[in-house]
Amino acid sequence: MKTNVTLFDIAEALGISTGTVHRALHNHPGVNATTKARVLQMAKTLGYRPNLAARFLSSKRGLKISVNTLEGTTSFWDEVRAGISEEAKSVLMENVDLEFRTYPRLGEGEEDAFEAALEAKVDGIIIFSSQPEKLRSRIRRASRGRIPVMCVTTDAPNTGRLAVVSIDTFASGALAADLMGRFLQRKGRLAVTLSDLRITEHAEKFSGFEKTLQSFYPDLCVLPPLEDHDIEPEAYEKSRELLEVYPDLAGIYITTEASIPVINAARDAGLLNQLTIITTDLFPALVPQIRSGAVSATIYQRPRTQGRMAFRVLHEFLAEGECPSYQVSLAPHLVMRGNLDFFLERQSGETTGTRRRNGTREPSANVPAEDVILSRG
Amino acid sequence: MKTNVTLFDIAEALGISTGTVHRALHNHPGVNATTKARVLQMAKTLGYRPNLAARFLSSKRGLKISVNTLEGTTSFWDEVRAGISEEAKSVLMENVDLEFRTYPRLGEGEEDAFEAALEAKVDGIIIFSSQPEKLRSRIRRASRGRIPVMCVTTDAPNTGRLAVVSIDTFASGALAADLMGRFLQRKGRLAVTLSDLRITEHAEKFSGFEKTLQSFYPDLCVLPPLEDHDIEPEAYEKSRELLEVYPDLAGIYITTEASIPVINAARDAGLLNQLTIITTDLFPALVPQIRSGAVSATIYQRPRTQGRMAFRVLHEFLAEGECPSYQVSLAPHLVMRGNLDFFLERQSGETTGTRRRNGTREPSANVPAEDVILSRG
DNA sequence: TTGAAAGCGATACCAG
DNA sequence: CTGGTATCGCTTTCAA
Repeated sequence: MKTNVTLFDIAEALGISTGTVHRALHNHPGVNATTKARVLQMAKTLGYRPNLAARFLSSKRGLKISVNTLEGTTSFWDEVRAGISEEAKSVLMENVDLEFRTYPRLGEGEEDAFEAALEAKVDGIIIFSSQPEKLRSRIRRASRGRIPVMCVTTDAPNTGRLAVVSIDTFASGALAADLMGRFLQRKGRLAVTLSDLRITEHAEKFSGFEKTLQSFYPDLCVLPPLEDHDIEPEAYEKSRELLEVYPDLAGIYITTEASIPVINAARDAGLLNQLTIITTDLFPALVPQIRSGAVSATIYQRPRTQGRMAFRVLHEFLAEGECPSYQVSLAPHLVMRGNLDFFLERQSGETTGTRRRNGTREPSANVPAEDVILSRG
Repeated sequence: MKTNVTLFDIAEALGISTGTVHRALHNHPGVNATTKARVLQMAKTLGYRPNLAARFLSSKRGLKISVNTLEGTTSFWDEVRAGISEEAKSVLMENVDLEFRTYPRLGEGEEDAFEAALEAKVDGIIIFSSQPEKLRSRIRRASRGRIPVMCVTTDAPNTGRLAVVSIDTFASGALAADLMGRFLQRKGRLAVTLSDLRITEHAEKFSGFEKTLQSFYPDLCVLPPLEDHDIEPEAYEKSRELLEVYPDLAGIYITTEASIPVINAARDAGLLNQLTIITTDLFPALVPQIRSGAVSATIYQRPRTQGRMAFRVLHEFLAEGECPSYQVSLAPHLVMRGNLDFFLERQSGETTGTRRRNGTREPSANVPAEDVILSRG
């Protein structure tokens, strides 16, 4: 156990050459089945762990990873991609090539992008899918073909995907409910908007919200969720109708990024001041709403960290052949007026991001930063 | 630019050998000053970046890092150390030896531990120091001797330390104030307890709290902070006295882990129910206080992530010779009744932590987990 | 003070 | 199917 087991040790113990051992361990063609079995057995008994330094030194080719995400309507997906890039750069001594394939709109071009990635013979895929069922067979195919697929933000259940990184949706809903309960301190009705109940993540946020209210704030009750299908006019219209039916509504929890149309509907109905609004995520248009107090708090889903974790888990699998986990849940951050500035990038002159060396990010106002703020100190 | 510049390229360009180039680049003794200058110059013009894979392959010796922290009175420091260990393990292909030196009590043995680390000829030190001024000269000495010192949780200003990882204290105080303001919605007086105003981090929390109240909740005012000097009986006594003088106190923000004595004082004074209490961090004894509602919310300082970031930054410096940042500030997490379970480790049977492979952590109830919850999915 | 050369452990190719 | 071997870039002796 003192010195690390090498390919040569296995070869020597079996009286064969390292070449054969190598081929056996990597399922390369042209190895006698029995030899292969013996190699695998010996590798296990000796506790062989490949020396990654040697591996990366001798094999010059780097990993090619496709990142299939939504084109940035808000900054969310830009942040996810930035997180992936950061982490890719931080992998010292490896050449990681990221290929970004983006879809212009939800549900448009997801299949094409996936096919393109497969054709490009990437080593792994990080993917956001709004309609996982449409990709199910493709993800299956990729996984069977030893191309790991990492889901980010939304899961693709029953597809054989390697893992998923997302915000803990139940905790998000619970936190929103807890805040509502403490903020309101009275009887009242609450509304929740979401994209579609069939999306697991959204259903879970609603469920976390509802259950927490029931447990701790029985004076508050939730209306059935309002589905906006990620269409802003639909969000506006449905909110307006809702506020007509319930002009005494106490608060709204918006679980998606479509908060602006809801806020507008409330303002147009003259009810903005009496409503306690909790939103999701952070983007330029939301900033003034938080500053003005129209939005009491927003639950930030840490897109940058989601991207970073997605890359890390995928990379660890690719490097070690093991997956540290099938499901990574992150705690959301709570942003209010007081700590809002922490989450916004500093004025120009300072630098933000994990790596400073390449100065990739342009500092600009009202763009959310996350978690790690760096400064020359 | 297409192929990476190697030691050999520099040697060839200068008509010397790789051995000399290597010695020149590493400040090894026995190199002509002019040769060295020429090598350094050429390295810069060619844009030489060492191939880390080759480096780790040929040099067998691993990094030795001393982790000097407080022995776990609560779980905080255990979590910090766990974070460091996790990240150390995740550095593939390098042998990192962590040497843990712990002090039994605040301010006891910090100097000795530091000296011991220096004598052990470590490559870097991660340190928590409660009285940085006492270590100032030693940290200076280490830094001059090319041994980087990373501060975690509290900074050591003007010491030449490499960097510091901590929670953004101003944002913590601001968040606490924002919550107080929204929870209370009335006129009132608030108290803040901290360890010592001379500790920058504590002063900043108070300042963030005070400024946020002034800006957004002018009906609330803060009393001068109560210093407990990290002594629990002192915290209890001073709280008791405070509550005698201000029986109409509206809320208390406890910026340290010493929340239990304050809660006890409030209970003993019969004022627990009328007080809105916001605490800091999460540890077993605090859990029932949150569940019962005695504590409205706690601001979790993510010790595990602090440890992870501390190791990452230090390691990056050691590996690349560059420091990505001098100051890493993390956003705290907000824990309330609803999302409390997310932050507590799952029941036995499930696994928590970043690496599953080695199963280092024993699952147990009421021990805070953080950020990443993994499950077989 | 400098040069030459032997590894480190895995990969990949060419012979057999 | 299998063995042998050059190679990756750097570190580290040993000579000169």
